[in-house]
Amino acid sequence: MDIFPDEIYIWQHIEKTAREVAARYGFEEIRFPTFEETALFNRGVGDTTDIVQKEMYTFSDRDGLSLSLRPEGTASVARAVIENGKYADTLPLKYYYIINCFRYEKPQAGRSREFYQFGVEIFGAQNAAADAHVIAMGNALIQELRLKSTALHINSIGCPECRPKYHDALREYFRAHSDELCETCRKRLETNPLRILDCKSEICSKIADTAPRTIEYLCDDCAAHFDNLKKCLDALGITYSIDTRIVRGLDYYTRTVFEFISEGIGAQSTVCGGGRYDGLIESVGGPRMAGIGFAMGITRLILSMKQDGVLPEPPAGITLYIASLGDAASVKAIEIADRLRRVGISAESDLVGRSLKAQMKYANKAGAAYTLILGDSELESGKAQLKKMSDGSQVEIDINNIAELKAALQ
RNA sequence: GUGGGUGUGGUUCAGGUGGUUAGAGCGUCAGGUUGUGGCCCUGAAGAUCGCCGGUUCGAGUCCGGUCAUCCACCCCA
Repeated sequence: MDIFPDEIYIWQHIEKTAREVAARYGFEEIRFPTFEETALFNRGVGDTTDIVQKEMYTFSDRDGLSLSLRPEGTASVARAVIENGKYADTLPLKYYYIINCFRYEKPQAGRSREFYQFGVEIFGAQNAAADAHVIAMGNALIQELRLKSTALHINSIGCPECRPKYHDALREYFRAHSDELCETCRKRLETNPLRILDCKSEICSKIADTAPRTIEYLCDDCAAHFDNLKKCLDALGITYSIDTRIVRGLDYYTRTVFEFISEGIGAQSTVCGGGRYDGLIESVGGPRMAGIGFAMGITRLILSMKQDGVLPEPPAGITLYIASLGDAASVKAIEIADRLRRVGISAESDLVGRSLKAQMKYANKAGAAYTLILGDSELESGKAQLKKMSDGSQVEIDINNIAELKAALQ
């Protein structure tokens, strides 16, 4: 993706806000490589997931080692934590990152093959308070960005202990309706019945409406955890709805899963998705350690901000444009401009040899708050007219007195 | 991977049933007298009509293929 100045300020605004909110919630930035050994994603994200099976950009290096461009960030952070022994530090570990990710998918609105996400992870905190903390951070960022049509949905998908029971119940239920299900869902019946829950087909979703719900099959520990999470969210005044159809496509998720969904930005409406992944660190070769986090799609945030009409103000233009007539004045112009820059004023002068009128037009387009015009007579007298572009008023200033000029520009 | 839409100057788009110099708005650049912007006016530059092949005396316009892009499925952030 190419991003030009007319849009980049939106990205910068989101990144800046994300960093501020993350810092306030006690997260610190982590940076890690753009690609990893493919095996990391196979184990971390999951061999059976679509991401690993058909969406990774995988290639061999000169030694024949299989590498893949990161399709997400969590597996890499887990690897970094293990490889650097961070699990031995004071827990919990709280990291955030702003990265580009790569997935070979068919592009559409809100989905591209290289995409950007802001993500956070907490390692070593098993309490529901950690889940609430992460959700609250995401919620705070979304509010800070003034998004209106975004709602929080939560669910619990249980743990390796209670999930099999639920899967059995689900399979049994859908099997009774198997002749009504769509073709793909009939296949899912055996491979991954969970996925039938978020099938978009009308009949399937109707059948799914009355299907067994994950939260009814949670083991005692998972049920208590989910209960605590709700209590925490209630205490924080965060509104949410329980959506038992939220399932995750990545194998590492356990218990809490959640999404912030934005209405009206197209079919790819999940602006932020996350959950708990207590088995991840262990499955990629580390100690048993709890984890929870989320990722926000930055392009989807922008889509949503555009829709809600809450884009930030574009940056102001330059403070001063110095127009010049003739070679001597041109040299004087770059000199004054540079002296001003050194004292913190943004200033520009002609670099392409435009006529005076064209320079003025340029100054206007560059959003210059003031212009200064230099010709032979100004060089001789040392005085020039400083023009305020908003109302056209002019004042005479001493062009050799930078302090006075700076003061006049305030 | 599947389905549908679209591909014409920098950009947004026009270009009935194929016919001779492919148009417009915006943008860019230059002018509108003598050293000054935003509005307005004038002019200019800029397109092998995505690519390849075919039908035809002749194709931007028809056919086939291919690529790109968009939307949706799928999947997810």
